[in-house]
Amino acid sequence: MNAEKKLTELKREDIIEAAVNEFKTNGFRATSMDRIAATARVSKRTVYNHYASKEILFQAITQELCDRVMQVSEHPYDPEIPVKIQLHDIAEQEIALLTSAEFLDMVKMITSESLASPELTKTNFESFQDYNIGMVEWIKSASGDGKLSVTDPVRASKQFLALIETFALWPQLYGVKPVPEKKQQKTIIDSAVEMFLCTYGVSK
Amino acid sequence: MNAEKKLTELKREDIIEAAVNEFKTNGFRATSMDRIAATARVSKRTVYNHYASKEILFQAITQELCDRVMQVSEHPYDPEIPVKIQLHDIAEQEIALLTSAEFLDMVKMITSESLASPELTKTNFESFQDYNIGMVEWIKSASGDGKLSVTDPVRASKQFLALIETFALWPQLYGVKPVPEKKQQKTIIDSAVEMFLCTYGVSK
DNA sequence: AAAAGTAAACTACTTAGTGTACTTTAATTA
DNA sequence: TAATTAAAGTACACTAAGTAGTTTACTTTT
Repeated sequence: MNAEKKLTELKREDIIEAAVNEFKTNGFRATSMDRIAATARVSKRTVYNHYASKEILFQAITQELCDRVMQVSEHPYDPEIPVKIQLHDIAEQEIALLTSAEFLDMVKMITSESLASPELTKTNFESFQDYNIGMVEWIKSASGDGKLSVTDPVRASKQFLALIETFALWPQLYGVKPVPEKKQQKTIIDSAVEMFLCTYGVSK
Repeated sequence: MNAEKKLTELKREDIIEAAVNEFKTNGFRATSMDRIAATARVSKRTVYNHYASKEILFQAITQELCDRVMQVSEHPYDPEIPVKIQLHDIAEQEIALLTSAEFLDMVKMITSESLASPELTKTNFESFQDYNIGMVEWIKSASGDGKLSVTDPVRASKQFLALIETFALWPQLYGVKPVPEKKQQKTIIDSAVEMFLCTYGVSK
């Protein structure tokens, strides 16, 4: 009977869910396979039947989370809308991602493991490296449209994101500060946009 | 005979040196006390005679490294020198710190542990949080002198540092990119100074 | 003589991963 | 539809390895 889902699929989902939670809260090393099995309410043997080793499970989990989180980063340029407005929109999208619990959990998880054993998370960083491509393209378009004066779009994009991350990602990663409120987010965005346009904006 | 140093001091130094190296390369969890003892060519009991537990040893090591690295961050304001030149100097000092092997090793060590168990490294972050105070003071002085127009010196300081860190700290922490060459460092500094003065500089 | 160091065995515990005998689930055949 | 078969799950004992920290009997340094 295939009325709902096959048992084996349900089990796999339980395992992933449990592993995500455990890895998220305790990291790779501090999480045992026994614990994941117990949390998933599944026998340990079943975990190993789905994932041959702890490393393979971890990589499946991080890849899953990366895919889940890294989707939207397209920023199509619209010549009809002032660049300032568009920049605000981009910043809002970025800050929404950075401050989401899933994103932060994923960054923590991958960070704490990657520093100890870089090869375990190498593929994840390919995703990370590319996550500002959307903005780079937007900057190129705006420059081509004569609304910005940017010689190095990749650098400009990183600078803009850095002005946001320094308030809305790194302090939270280290647990030093809580995720900023909406009001604080607006201030962060405003000052980043101001600084960016002051440097790269074309005065009319 | 106190001709050189007392034996017990020499042993302690051997232990610290070995522990620094082991923690640096393998992190807290992956380093065993047996290994530290072996590396220091000292019996394990001697390690425990100096440091009652692995945690205490780790904290002693991180504190030691913090103190060793976090010393210079004073940036006295000089009204005789153009702010642009002074900013360059500040940026050079900062980038020299960020790109030093000791600093990067320490950040890696503390980061990878703090994400798994924040309480272990809590005290270290007090040092980290304060490391831009020197620049905040400089900005206040320059503003008071009418050479800058800054309403929030703490934010401005973080922005300036973010423009450097995004190229000379975070990519290196994640092993994505090597430490930038001197020439690249100059570019990073120039663009950070340009962006900062464009936003906060007072046109004469 | 007292303080510190040493080697090595030892405790008590955790963990990744395997093997086995048995039960449940789902699909195929009769 | 009912019986059969194979795939998947389970419980649990087990291996092999590692580790923090202790104890002990002995040696070296001050």
